Amino acid sequence: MSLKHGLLGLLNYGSMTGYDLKKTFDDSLSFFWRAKTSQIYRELNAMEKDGLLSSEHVIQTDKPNKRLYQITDAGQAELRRWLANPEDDIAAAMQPKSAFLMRVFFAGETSKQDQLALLRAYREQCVQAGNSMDVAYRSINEYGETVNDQEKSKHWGLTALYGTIFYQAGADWASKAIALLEENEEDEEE
Amino acid sequence: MSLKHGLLGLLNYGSMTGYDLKKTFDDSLSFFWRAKTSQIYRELNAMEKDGLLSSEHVIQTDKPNKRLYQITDAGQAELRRWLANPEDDIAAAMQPKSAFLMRVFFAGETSKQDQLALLRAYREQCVQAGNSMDVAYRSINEYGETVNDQEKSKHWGLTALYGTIFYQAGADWASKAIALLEENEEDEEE
DNA sequence: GTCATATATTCAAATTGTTGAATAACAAAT
DNA sequence: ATTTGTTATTCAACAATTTGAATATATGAC
Repeated sequence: MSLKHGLLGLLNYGSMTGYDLKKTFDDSLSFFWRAKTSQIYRELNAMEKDGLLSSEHVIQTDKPNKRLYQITDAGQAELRRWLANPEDDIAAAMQPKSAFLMRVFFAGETSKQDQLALLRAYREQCVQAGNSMDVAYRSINEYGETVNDQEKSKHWGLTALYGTIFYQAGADWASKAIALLEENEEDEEE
Repeated sequence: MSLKHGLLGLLNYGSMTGYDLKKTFDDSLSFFWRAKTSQIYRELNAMEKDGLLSSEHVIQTDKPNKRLYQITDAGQAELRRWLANPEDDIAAAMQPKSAFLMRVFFAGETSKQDQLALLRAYREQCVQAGNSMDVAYRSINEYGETVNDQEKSKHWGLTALYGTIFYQAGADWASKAIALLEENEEDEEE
């Protein structure tokens, strides 16, 4: 249900259209959450029906008309209620779901070359993702310095820091795993 | 779709019932994948219809009767096909979905105490999960030594090693995040 | 004898997420 | 004029997952 609360969180900063929200998700939250356009519009509809949002039709001459959403009192209450009850999400964070690790688990059914290729590809992707996260991290910090909402940008920075550490850990794990597999390559061939 | 391939992977080791599969998931794959009983039985049905599995009704006197599933040639082919195409799952592994990080992102709306409580709870859970993963890791390795399927148990061990590293990284991140928040507690009060 | 536990399976409803196409207004450039 | 890009939204079908209850047989303990 976190798409709902992500939308509430963003609309709590200020009114936006579905289109704006989609872009903000892509720009700022995409490291840990992604949503399709169609999903966002569907959710906004449901949330307005539930009284968490209200909307007004804004007529524009230079661009297509749009529907501007704003958070209601009920929406702010729901946002606060959600923020006050993090237990389940912390517990869920301990239980990742990873098709990649399922592949590792069953990789004994593939050739040694394929096993190593799997781990090397993973490591390479981690390194790449880590590099782009560093860029994001710096731009968030710069933004927080120029604009004066350091309080908010601090938390945005923490999520980016999580990314850097997460990818670094992934790359480290892959390196160890590769070393462990190569260790035994001496004894048993293929 | 990885539930399907998890089931194929386990049935490739030997025939099992839905009940056995559920237990094996809980015992061995639960760090990175969990499935409800109802989901497993439904999937087994669909897979048999698709010709990936066959089943026989086994009559028991000491226990309730059961349906024993075995993988077909088509099922083994599908398992190999899946193992040979890991690209999408590697890419997906770079894109975690985390309601917890969404909370961190919006934690600026909560009090300093709540922000710190969130991070401390997360860190504590990481430490606990890490400890239980170490236990799992040791038991997998012991199992691989007594039984002679070191090749399989090696990959199982790699997923457990991922767990240890993942939780350690989570705890490290939380410590850094807490330090960063406490840093500024001196200047701005509450 | 009944209560807890392990074994074993099924069903229904709701939620959530994905895929992909379709539509449409306007701007800017060629 | 026509294409390309940005802004802006909607719909339909499907796939995956969760929730939770319900059912049933057998064993062993008290």
